[in-house]
Amino acid sequence: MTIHTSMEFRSATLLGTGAGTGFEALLPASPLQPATLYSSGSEIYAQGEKAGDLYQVEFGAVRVYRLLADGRRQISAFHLSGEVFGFEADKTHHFFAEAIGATGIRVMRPHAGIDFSRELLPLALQSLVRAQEHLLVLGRQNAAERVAAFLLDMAARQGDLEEIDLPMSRSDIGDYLGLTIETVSRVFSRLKEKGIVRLPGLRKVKIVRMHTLRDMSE
Amino acid sequence: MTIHTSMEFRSATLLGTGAGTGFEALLPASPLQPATLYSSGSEIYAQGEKAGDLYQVEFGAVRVYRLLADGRRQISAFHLSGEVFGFEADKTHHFFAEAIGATGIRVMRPHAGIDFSRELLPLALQSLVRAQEHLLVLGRQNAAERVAAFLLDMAARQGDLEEIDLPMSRSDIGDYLGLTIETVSRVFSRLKEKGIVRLPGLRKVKIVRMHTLRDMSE
DNA sequence: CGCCACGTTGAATCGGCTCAAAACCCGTGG
DNA sequence: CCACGGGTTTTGAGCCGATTCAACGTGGCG
Repeated sequence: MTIHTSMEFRSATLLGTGAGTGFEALLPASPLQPATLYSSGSEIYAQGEKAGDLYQVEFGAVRVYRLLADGRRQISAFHLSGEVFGFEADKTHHFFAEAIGATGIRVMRPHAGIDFSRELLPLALQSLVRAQEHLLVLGRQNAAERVAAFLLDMAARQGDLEEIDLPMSRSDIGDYLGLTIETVSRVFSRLKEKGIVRLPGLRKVKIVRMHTLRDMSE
Repeated sequence: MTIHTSMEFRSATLLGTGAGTGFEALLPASPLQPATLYSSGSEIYAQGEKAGDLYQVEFGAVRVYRLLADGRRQISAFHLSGEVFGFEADKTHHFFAEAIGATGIRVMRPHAGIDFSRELLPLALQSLVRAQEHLLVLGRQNAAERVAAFLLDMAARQGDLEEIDLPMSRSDIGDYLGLTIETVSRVFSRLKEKGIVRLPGLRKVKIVRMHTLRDMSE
């Protein structure tokens, strides 16, 4: 279940998108910090495991989720290049984290220095605000509004380019938005029919009428 | 709209439930820190206002929420006695906070000291985990499961007493759980019929079969 | 005592789900 | 180069749970 290949890199080659986030201070002293390659679907950590480390996405994407006893899944967040995840309130993971497609992850083991919390707090707060916005979507928006909000969020996190990559499957999107894959698919089709988006590939979306999407998500 | 009465207290008289949370360090130096009384429904802060201060509930309860353009409301959290709220990622409030019933609030203006982040991070992380658990409820649970999870959460935060107080209205509960008041009411009635809870008052719930509720919320 | 906001209950509607089948994409091998 | 195969996505039909709309009950307070 947890086939995860490990692979060493020279950080200089890989840093790229990860640089400039201002968290280099958290990295261990070595300037050649190795990263790990996770193959598609492999587990980064599991619910119940000991927590403490943080993770930064080098490339690829990650889904963080919980399961109910009967298998229902709620993805609480996706993490893209450069983003840091793995925060927990206590020393145990309450969620699962898996790679979406081949993904490079840098592990950061923060030694509890003085700067530690000062660096982390803004990141934790950003995650908090994201989660709270997501609550509004899940609690009070219909299927079309949810998908619109999702596309706008993904676009914003990819620099507001009109053509965005969706590394995740329809099933992932459904489990993120609290919808079934069929409903997600139907909304995508309707957005295409109405000329609001184009779908040049299964995992590519070109946003044609950004403002219409914004109106939809209110 | 923002009728909010202000009233001075001697902190020694009021601290009570607020003590022992370990955040006295954040309070200004004065040992007689005044608290403020907010009347039922009055606004503590509004979306768009400048943020920065934190707030600790002395007594009463607070709802934190966002609105959609058409008036739909999502309550992202309730805060009870002793709890700290008001975190934001940037220097602007993205949510509204209102008193539920008469509520005493202690304002904490943390001067950006070294300890600041170290004290705040665990609080922020607790809020984050709560929000993420809430996502699972809103995204993947049905009406009965949502109400069960809500009652268990409220019970846990009131020391796992069998008789719990619900300071908030059915409308607040609905807007917290992503349901209508009618659905909330129907679920309460069915829980009562089945002998899982008793409803000795409109805002009191006696949990008779805790384990059944736990099974329901999975 | 009577008012009025809040809460409960009922009937009909509707949005998203379930179940089912067809279409599509893409890697593989002939 | 094309045919094959398996997984993902799309589309369709019918169903069901939560909502909407409406009426009635209730309890808290002046």
